[in-house]
Amino acid sequence: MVAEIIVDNHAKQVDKVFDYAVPENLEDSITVGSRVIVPFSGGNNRVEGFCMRIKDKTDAKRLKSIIKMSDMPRAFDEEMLLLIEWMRNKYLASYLDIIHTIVPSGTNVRGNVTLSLKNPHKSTSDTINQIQKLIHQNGGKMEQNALQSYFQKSIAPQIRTMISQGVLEKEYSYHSAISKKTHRALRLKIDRDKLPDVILKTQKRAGVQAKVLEQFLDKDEVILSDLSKISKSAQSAVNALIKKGLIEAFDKEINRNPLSGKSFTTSGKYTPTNEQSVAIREISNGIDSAKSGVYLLHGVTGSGKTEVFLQTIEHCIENNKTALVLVPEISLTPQMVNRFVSRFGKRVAILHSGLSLGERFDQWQIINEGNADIVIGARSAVFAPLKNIGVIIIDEEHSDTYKSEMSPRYETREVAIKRAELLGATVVLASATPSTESMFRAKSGDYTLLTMNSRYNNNRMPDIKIVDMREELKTGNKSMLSRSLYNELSKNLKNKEQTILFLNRRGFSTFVSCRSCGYVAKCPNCSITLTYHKFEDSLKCHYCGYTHKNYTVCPSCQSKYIRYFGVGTQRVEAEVKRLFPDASVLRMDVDTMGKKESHDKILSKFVNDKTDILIGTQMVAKGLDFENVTLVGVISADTMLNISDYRSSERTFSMLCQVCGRAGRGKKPGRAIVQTYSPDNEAISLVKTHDYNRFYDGEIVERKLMWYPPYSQIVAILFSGTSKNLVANCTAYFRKFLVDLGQRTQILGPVPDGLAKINNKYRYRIIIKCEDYDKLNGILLEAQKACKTHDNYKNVVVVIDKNPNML
DNA sequence: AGCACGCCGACT
DNA sequence: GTCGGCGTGCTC
Repeated sequence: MVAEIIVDNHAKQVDKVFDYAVPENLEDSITVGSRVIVPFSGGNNRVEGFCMRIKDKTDAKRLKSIIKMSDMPRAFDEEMLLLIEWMRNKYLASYLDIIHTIVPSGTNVRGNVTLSLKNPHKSTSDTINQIQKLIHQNGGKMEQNALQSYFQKSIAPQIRTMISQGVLEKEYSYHSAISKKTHRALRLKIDRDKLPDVILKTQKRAGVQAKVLEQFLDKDEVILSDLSKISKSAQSAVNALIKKGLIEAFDKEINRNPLSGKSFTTSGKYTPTNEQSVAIREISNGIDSAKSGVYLLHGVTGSGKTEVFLQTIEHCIENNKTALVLVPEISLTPQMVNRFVSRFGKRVAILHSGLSLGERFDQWQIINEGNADIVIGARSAVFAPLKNIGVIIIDEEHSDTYKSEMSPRYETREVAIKRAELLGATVVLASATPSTESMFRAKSGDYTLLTMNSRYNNNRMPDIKIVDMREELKTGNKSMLSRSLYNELSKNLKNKEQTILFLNRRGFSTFVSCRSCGYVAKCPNCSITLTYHKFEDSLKCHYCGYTHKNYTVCPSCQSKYIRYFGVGTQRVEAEVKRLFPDASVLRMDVDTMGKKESHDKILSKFVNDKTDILIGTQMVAKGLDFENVTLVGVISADTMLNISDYRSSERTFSMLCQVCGRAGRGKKPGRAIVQTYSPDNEAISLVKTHDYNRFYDGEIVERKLMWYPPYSQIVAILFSGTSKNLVANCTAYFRKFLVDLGQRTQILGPVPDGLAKINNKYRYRIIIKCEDYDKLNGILLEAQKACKTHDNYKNVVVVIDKNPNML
């Protein structure tokens, strides 16, 4: 019996299966996805490997044998293997990168080498003598890693000769960063019936011991660390009781559950509205058909999408199927989890980056062992080892957090749809502002469109006012707060109602715009906003490289109020404090967010302290309901609109809809004020009426005109390295391979990347617009390999990114 | 990535 | 002669 193994070695040349003989004692236990320890390469180092397939014969000239099974649970099953193969092709990633994203991190088993001194002897080599001395000082045994740390150079050759001479002997041990967690626990060794008598007897002489025993009156097992609450001397009392043979200690395996210690209210289901009923019925039918299919659930904010999720999931569970719910990381809040747990109890598992390695592993295990029916998680939870999936729900499907920025650079929507296809499951993409691509597919019949236009309880949408900042300037207001916003803010402060000021600093690329007429410098070829480059004082198109000298006078209206944009939260904070010295202000942005918890902390501070004004970026936008917030102000709607990306309109529209939706979630009606220099842009003007459909109609025309997705597909080739010339030359070298692509293509670049130098690395890129990027795989891989093996470009990192997030 | 193998100069 | 430098190519 032979197993095909992917070894845990990141070198690109070994990203392929290696055949290993399966020893007889493992023949029954080894399967697809098994984690094993194998000897690898010349030194026969112990590495972990993943079993991809089992077969009878091999063509390999040499065949080593698997040493043992790893202690870690099976990494994936047959279905997941198909997904792995598919992703490798789709995203041109290595097997290992893919496996590492589907397996919980920290479970990697590493082999440790312990050296023991057997026959010490004097050597001519100083190094060898020193090695012997060090091991001797350490008691005759030492880990090779620890030993190595005493030396500058690798001592591996010396170790090898010493082993071959019999001076040293090596021994392997295996460990991983996390493992099953155990607690020291106690249990009774005598009959329960006799316990009261024993307690009475001990009470006289040893009060603490009696108290410890009392714990067992209503419990079979007691966690040792819990006893410290009873008395400081609990430990010695326990020792005494063990000595007496009354109790015994053992290691109890526990699951680290992020939900433990939290209480949840239970809640029943609501009576759905007509629109909700239709959606629930349609999706449920899809689930029952067991044929894979995709539904696009377009529901305005407040239309009750979550209730649709809950009831379709309920339908799944009733039919013995499971459900996977994906949400953007940032909206995976306790409130959101609470909603699911209160409906479904503890058969809900949660996966997100806020969990510790151990917690995440335990959640993964719970799912893997079939003890969870519902998984809620962020992006990578799409790989949760859930069995018998009925439905995969992707909430806020338009969110850009669903694209992975690391290898494998996957798009969660695509993976979910592929996985559903393999399983015969249903996919639900849900959003108030669906991505243009998804809506296009829904309209062309690939997806089934479900629409929910009315809000639950007929809550009113907030009143939205678009303020033209050009007018403000004309009438002499040079402040970043318009008169309207100033007045409304004053009103809110007087009424003791809360306000959120929203500012988008996401565009770290700055753009040039005219404060008089709103003119924004755009590329004549790509109709993409030009990016301001400070050192050259020039404007560049990040798609095609078009360059123009920076303007000192507006080419449209000759005003000299033309300048590059970029207002920070600090400046807004300073301005607000100047105008409203008595108001309490909280700021939330990347700078004020050091630790993971501070997001929650700032928000709860905002709620509890009834802070007057919260100023923030991106993070304040999502998922939170604040009762007392009645005013939302968007300082500059243009910042996101003018990021050099073909999706900037879509993102602006969706962001504004979401932000404005934050106002008036409680009983009081809400208002939103959106400040802009381009009030006529549909991504901004249509927010007033929440008119997604009109926005889509305009956007899709633009996409067709400029040949952007969904009409074309985009793949970016990213180059980075420490030498500017080498990176630039490598880019040009790669570019030469891009001929005869066999389809309509448009190649943009090479151009230097946004901030050309990040982390001391120079970055360039080529963008290819084409009909089908999967058909370019061969050429792209060939060109990438040519760069990798070229003497000059070995050190240039070349990354292929299909459907890149940031252009 | 390691490690062996191999081909060169320095030094007992 | 042979020890050890690192350039090249393979790892079941």
